[in-house]
Amino acid sequence: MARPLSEEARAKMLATAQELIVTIGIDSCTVDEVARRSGVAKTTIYRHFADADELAMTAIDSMIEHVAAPDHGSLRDDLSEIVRAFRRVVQHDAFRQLFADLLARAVRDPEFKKVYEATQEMRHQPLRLAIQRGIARGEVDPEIDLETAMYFVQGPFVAKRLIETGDLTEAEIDVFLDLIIRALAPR
Amino acid sequence: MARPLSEEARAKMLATAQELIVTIGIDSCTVDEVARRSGVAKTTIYRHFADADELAMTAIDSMIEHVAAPDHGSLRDDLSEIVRAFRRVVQHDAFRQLFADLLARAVRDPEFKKVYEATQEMRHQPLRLAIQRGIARGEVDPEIDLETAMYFVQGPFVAKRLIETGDLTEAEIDVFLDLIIRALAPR
DNA sequence: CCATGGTGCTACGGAACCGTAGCGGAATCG
DNA sequence: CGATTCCGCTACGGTTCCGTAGCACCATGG
Repeated sequence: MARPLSEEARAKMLATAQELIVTIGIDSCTVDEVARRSGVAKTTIYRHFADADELAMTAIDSMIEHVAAPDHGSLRDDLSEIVRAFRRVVQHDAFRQLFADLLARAVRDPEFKKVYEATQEMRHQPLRLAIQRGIARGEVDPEIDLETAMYFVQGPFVAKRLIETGDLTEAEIDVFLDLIIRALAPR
Repeated sequence: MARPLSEEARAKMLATAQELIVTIGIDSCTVDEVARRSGVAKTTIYRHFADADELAMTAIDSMIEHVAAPDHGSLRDDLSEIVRAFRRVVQHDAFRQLFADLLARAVRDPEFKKVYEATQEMRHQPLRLAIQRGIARGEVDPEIDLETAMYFVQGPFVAKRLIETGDLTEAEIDVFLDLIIRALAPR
């Protein structure tokens, strides 16, 4: 009841942790290194976070940006904007690395899985809305399940950029979108 | 020039390493643990492999199965068989974990990247052949690039099973294939 | 003003790995 | 048979990381 935990120190730790995570990887984001680079004492880090994992997860968590869902009145345009926003994020190798690290961790650690799913859900939300609107407008074959459409739309982009090393060009995005729209259109 | 390296010991090490990799993860596949479980001495492991990474990579490398490319005379049937073979492999959580581990490693380590790409290429080969035959038979819109088609076909399946935790049901495979065939068909 | 409690610093104990040395024993090739 | 070379064992030095202790110092609330 005398002195609150320093917000400044907390901000420094998290910023340093984030930098380490996207540059040299989540496994190399160690408490010692964060302490060394941030200038915050190791002991202080442990007053803010229970353990090393909590630090890393909090750092990742605060990196998640919530993007607004576009509404242009056309499925093609909405998807185009969503995919281009996706591209802007994942085109950086650092984010691709973070994704891979996080996926690998999430597979085994339930706590990291929650964080991973949060990042996924953030990606999914605008997409789900766009497809739902497309369905409502009759742009999507009503036979097609929403979840199915979600995977189908994401598929080519994540396959190209996350599973493979390839980068996603603007031209490619248009080609994929054409194919997707063609497949989803009512018969 | 007197006594060759024991093939038996080598087989034991690799088998143990493989088991560790798919059960508790590539990071937990340590030289000490392989030595302990296999009964092969640690020093012997270092006579067969330069370092811990070479052991792990060799173990993974020898897990890669080369599957034959089907040829049923129809793109739909060929893709169906390929995807179902894919499903049989990746439906096991152990393989999904291995994939995630390998991807994360491949992102930073060029040596692991080679191994990762080898596993990818093994997956790609039958797929590429099937699509090429589909193009030759006129089942695919000639405007569509082969590589584009590859990503497009893989997309939904890897998005569902590798990026997300979901499992791939037989029914889902058919739905995805319907959409894919519809999109790729000549106009 | 003064006690409470955060901060920084250094150091430590413990654990997990890595890769190597040194040794007796056993298998293999010439 | 005999030299060579692998094998298994134990032990070690080195590194990295975790999480905590002890201490002096300083900011804040009552």
